[in-house]
Amino acid sequence: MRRIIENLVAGIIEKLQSDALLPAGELPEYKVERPRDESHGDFSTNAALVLSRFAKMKPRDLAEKMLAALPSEQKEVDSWEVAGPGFINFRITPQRIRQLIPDILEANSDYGRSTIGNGQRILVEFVSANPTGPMHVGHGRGAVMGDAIATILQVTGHAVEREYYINDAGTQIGVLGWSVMLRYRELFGYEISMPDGSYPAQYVIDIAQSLKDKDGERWLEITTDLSAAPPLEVVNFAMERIMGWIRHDLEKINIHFDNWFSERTLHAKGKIDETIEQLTKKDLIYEGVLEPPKGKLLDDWEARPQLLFKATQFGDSVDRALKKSDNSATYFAADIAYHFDKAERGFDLLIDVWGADHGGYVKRVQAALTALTGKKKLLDVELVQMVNLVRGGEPVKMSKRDGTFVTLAEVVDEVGSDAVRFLFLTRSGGAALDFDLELAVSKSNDNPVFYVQYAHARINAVYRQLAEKGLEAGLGDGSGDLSGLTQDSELSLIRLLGAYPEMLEGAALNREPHRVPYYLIDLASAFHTYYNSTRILDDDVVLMAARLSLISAVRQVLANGLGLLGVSAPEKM
RNA sequence: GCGCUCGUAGCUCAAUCGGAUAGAGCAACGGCCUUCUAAGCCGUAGGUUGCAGGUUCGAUUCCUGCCGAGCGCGCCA
Repeated sequence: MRRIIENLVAGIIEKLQSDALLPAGELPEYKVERPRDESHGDFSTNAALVLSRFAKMKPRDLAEKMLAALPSEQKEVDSWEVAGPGFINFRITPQRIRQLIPDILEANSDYGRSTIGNGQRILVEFVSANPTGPMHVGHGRGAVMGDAIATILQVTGHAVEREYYINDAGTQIGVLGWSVMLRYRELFGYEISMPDGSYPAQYVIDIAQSLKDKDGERWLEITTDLSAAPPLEVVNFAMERIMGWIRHDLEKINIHFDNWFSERTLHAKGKIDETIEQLTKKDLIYEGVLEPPKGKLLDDWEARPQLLFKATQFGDSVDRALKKSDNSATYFAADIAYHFDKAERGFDLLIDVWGADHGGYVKRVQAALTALTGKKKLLDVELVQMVNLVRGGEPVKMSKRDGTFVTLAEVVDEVGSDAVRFLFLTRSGGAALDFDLELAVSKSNDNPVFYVQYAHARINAVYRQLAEKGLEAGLGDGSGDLSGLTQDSELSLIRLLGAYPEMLEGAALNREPHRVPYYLIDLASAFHTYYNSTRILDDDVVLMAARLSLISAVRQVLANGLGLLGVSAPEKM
């Protein structure tokens, strides 16, 4: 719908250019947007404000000239005027606005889709929780966020793949293996002590128990020398168990990945050495000694020569280590190799969704990727702030160490997938989130999930009522005469429906899924207002059909928006 | 000390890549159910957008400096 006005304004500017009122060639960008205030029309442009300098005119004068260049015969635009400091406001004809209803009903579940992505190939990597324990709520937020970003990009015409990076190599995995081994011994009555940094929680005992059930005493003879690597078979057993939980938990909140990428395959294929070699060829690797970190006390710090990547050449604050003292690869080295692998798979853009605690890590990965590919903005990292779990205002303690943490699965069991998904998304990712378990199940206006779903259910209730009255079910398919929709509440409701595709474009462009739930809350609110003020099942059949068409379109957009968030749109509540 | 993310109504949060008079919900107060779902609607009240400068037609938004919060800061992931 915005296109109508965009084309109009573009036409005007072209005309002014040919009339030499504006200089030819490239001009600065102006905008056509929906004003916040409906009294400012359906669309507004700041073109005169932006271009006034080039026309050597005052903004308002230029705006007048622009309107003079507008053919007075307009089919879809009702009125236009100069307002404020030099905005031009346009109003779309009611007929054109009403036309949105059949448009939406015809497009059906495709309404809102666009092709602005031009098929751009994007890989969205998210969750990637370590297979050392069940997912907690923080992972859940990242999961829902990543999934929503992916979906929004899909419906705006991008070719998206979802990927989970499994950190199945490295020291943490070894620690997990030993944690299980110790608990396993304990099950046979041996005295054990869990060393610092191990995983003592109940789930480790559960895994140990299944290991015992499966293999009996088979692993008892294995040394408990913690400095050695734990048996690979035990490690794999534990890890597969945990990954099973993770997949199951993701399933519960309706998240599905296209790819599960194993870190081990990087090691196995020599990808890490290969990547270091690439960097060496570009003369970006050297042996050096780093300064001790400032402001953080490291009691075991000692100056030591390391294999370093020249990250400072690409905007990072210090050069970064690629090898540990035992000459094995750092996590960073593996991560570079992983991201390089993504790049080699031919994606136009890589999006990573990380927890905010990894924020300090962004620059170095981007630096390495730029070094390897020559592309500057290949990797976009979206940081998701932490989740504070709250129950009735009281914080719920979470710690992976003492085993009292609350898992995502527990929360989903308690409040349901819809509430988790919607509430995790109804906040910009940059802001920390207090997730209140009581509020999530409360049936109040404070809980937007129910509010939006209720609007959808209410519309269905009207249709059920229609059937009970024995009236034709086909009423409200948008085909009838809609000219009876003249109330302000009706026209602004339709306008809001018309804004849906634009909202989605904005959400995609800025990677801000939270715009979707906020929009849906607005739409639900506008509908509830309308519903309370106006009777749908009017005695006038033509008018009733028109109103049914309207709310049917509202229902469609609510369903589309909720669907995109992975939240159900119930017919009855 | 440095970096990142933030700071908006009493509380939880919005504000369209710089737009016009900064908006919702909750909490407070007052109204609306013999009619399609009251899990709803309407109204009242609530603000120096942390502070101070700067950029310009215009700043919650961009820049600089302070204040405050969270996260991070060799060989963990």
